[in-house]
Amino acid sequence: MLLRMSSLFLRTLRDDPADAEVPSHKLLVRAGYIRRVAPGIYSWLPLGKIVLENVTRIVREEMDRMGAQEVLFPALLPREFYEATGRWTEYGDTLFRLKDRRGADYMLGPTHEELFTDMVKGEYTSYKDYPVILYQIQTKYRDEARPRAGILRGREFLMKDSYSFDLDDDGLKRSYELHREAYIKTFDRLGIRYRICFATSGAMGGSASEEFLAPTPTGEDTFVACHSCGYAANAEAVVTPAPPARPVDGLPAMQVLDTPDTPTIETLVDHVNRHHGMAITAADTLKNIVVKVTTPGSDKAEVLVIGVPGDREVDFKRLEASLAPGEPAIFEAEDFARHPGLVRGYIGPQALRDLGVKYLVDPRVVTGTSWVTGANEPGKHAANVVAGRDFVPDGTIEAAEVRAGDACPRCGSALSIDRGIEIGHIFQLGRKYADAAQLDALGPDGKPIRITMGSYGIGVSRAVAVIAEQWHDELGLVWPREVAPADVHIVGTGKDNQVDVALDLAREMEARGVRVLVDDRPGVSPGVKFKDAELLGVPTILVVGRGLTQGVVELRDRASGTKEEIPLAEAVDRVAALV
RNA sequence: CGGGGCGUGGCGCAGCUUGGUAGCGCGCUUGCUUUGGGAGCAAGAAGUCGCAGGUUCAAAUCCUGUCGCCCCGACCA
Repeated sequence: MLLRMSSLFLRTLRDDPADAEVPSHKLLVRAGYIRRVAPGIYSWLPLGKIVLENVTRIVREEMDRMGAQEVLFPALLPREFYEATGRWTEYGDTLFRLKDRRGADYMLGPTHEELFTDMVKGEYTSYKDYPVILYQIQTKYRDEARPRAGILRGREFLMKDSYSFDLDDDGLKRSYELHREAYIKTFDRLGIRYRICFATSGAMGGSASEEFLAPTPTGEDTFVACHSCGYAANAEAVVTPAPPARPVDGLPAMQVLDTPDTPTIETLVDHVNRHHGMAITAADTLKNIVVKVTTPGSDKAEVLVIGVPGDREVDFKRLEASLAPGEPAIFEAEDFARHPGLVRGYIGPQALRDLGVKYLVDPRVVTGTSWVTGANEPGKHAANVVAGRDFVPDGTIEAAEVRAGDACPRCGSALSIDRGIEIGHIFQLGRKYADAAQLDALGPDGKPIRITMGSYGIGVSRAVAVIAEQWHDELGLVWPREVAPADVHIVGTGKDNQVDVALDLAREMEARGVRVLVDDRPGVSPGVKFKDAELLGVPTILVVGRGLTQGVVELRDRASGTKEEIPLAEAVDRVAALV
């Protein structure tokens, strides 16, 4: 491959685009890799297209190596497929919907479970056919409420999705492990730094689930990691270790305190310490928040009270993940008006059982723990309220916020907390879609076997942005070699025969299988060419300039910035040895 | 959907308060000079000032409406 900048369709920008916030977005636009055409929708220019193809190729190679087989479904899909699984309505506004000339409903596929399932059902009928893994690399469409960060979160994006079809749970586990290994190889080759995190399966249903999160300051996901045992989990999936239960015998009796004007934890702690001779902190109080939970397909809302230690906020994302598919909503003033037993700001669990309200607590609230909490009367709180004696929760729930320093559920060490971008997700889907499609294989005994599925995704276009996000410096992009648009960027600085020599070198290297980008633009000053080379981010830069009169050229490493003068005659060998 | 900001040549921005000739930088074209860190000089091309309506002798500027975009929070590769 030989690209000449004198004719390459490329214009670099000196200024950051006004609509870009994150480094990958700014740099990919400035370096002329992508251009915006609509919110969350981007075009790929020649260099960007090459990088995207490189990423695609690596993903494809690792999928093929694993034994998966590539197919391709249409992006334009009729409504029927998504009717059967209920997702035509469930997907809501995120689905791009359209009608054909006859008024029939169509959609742009946000994901393709139904199509894969249907295809397998149409072709395979015997247990001898299984297992099978199919994948595609397809443009997906989601009408995101808020696309952002350029290509990191678009409404149109390229995704690899694969599905495994197995006869039993052991087979599913094997297919899952195959994907896990393939993903590790893929992301390693892409040069992406990542953590494999336990995840919730979310709206898709299913059980075991892990996310590949690439740590970046601009990430949208929060995850915890334990540096002593290696545990890592999406914040939504973090399990809170429960302390051992304690005996309730001998604990002081519950005591109701007058606590006027103490609707918040802060005012409460201050008041009881000042007026009741206590020495408590927010962590000694039990905060009870009320939510109403609706289940999709039902219009009735269940009232639910959640108890968390008073020094912690409720993390709504974690709460939602815990209640899925139920959807929690804030309990508003008018809701309180309808439930006079629930006294806003002074709710205590002691009364909930009589009110018939379900009560779930943070796992830290175990039998024998003693709390200061509401007394279900305005201006009154109760102290020495003991779990297992004065109230008995209906269960536990992961809803409290996670903090750096919290105990690792596996080994007890302190957890760290970071942000990351989801670049891959693997999970054991189970039989949800197979049930919907009645996907069975005929077993050896002549009886049908319900197929169990796994679902696995990689954000291909997102991966390009993530690499840019992780591999750049103040000068520009710094591509890992395998995804870079070229192996070497030869700069002919422009005087005398320098450009001619640069072109000769370029042709020789091309003949040796090196992918070459050569700056042969006439009349462009050396400064401009150097800046562009640094912005574009090709891993190796070869400068053919003033040293030529002494028979030397300069070999630069973009990532480290190191420079070395080498004899012109050795240049081709040296560069060829790098690739 | 809630909150904040912005719409002016290809890109980044000023002008608006106090109505009157549409301006700056980058980029682009031509010529000369320059050639190891986003060159200099000179001459050019290029803008329905988001859209619609209103006020006015006169609107980028004031008023009303409307559309769009970006950023921060609830969804996901």
